[in-house]
Amino acid sequence: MMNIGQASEKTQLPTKTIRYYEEILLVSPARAANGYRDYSEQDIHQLRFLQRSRSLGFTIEECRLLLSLYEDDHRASADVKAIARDKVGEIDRKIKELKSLRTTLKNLADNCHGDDKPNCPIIDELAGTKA
Amino acid sequence: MMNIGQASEKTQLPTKTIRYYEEILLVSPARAANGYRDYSEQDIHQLRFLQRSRSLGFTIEECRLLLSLYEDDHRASADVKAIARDKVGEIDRKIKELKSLRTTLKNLADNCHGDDKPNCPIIDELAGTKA
DNA sequence: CTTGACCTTACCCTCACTGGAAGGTCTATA
DNA sequence: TATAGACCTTCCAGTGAGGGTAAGGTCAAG
Repeated sequence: MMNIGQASEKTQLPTKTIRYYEEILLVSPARAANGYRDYSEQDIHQLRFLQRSRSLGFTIEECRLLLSLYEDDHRASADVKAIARDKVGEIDRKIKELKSLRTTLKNLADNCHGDDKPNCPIIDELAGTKA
Repeated sequence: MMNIGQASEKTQLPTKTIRYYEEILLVSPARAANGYRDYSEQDIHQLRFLQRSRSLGFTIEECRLLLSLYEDDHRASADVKAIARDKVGEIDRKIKELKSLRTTLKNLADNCHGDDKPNCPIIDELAGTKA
């Protein structure tokens, strides 16, 4: 059993974030006699689980679902796989979007003289005068 | 001169967004006698400029800067180019992050049976039992 | 004269936190 | 015992970029 500072060190999550996870009912620690939060090893596992899933790009609600599957010894791995597969698709879409964005911007920047004169194809494009 | 509905159609921006841009002092239209917003062609140009820059991934503050350069006939194209170049670098970083994320998730999903049994390497990874 | 489309402001909601203020508690040292 | 400083608590407000909804004013058509 440890208080929030140690929990923060162990999980690499800011204390603010840990309190927030309690507020939204993700991880609810015990309280010591003085009112301090008191985290068990189980709580720490859950916080680490959250830290990892969040850094993999799962939303809080997805994390909540994954956490409930994590807690459920009878879960079907198919359920978890489906969530992961969806997420891969989502990431693919984002990468595609960003790549197209990059191409457009790069073209604009490459075609811009970049001198002290006002003539600028980037601005022209944004203004729509060349589109 | 037109009211906000027509401006919305012409610029493909929701009216909410157009009002928001006025609130943050990006585009300030005239007002008709009845209190309705009244957009000039100049306003429409600016809104379109914003629509394009936002969809290219510029933040509102970057848009504000670009817009001021757009309005400034004596701007140096180097200023605009620098902003665009920074943005390309930023997009590159995001793509890289997403790709690494995708690799991790894909590996996890591929190694998961996806059946009705509880055994699941995705959950194991998130739990840190294999890390 | 009424209906419905359009417009106005004003307020709270989102997501996932982050920052700060005001105050209580704990531990070490003088 | 006093006190300094590190830690903890709750509460309030803000971020970015809008979205939702309500209550009400205005306008054009039938």
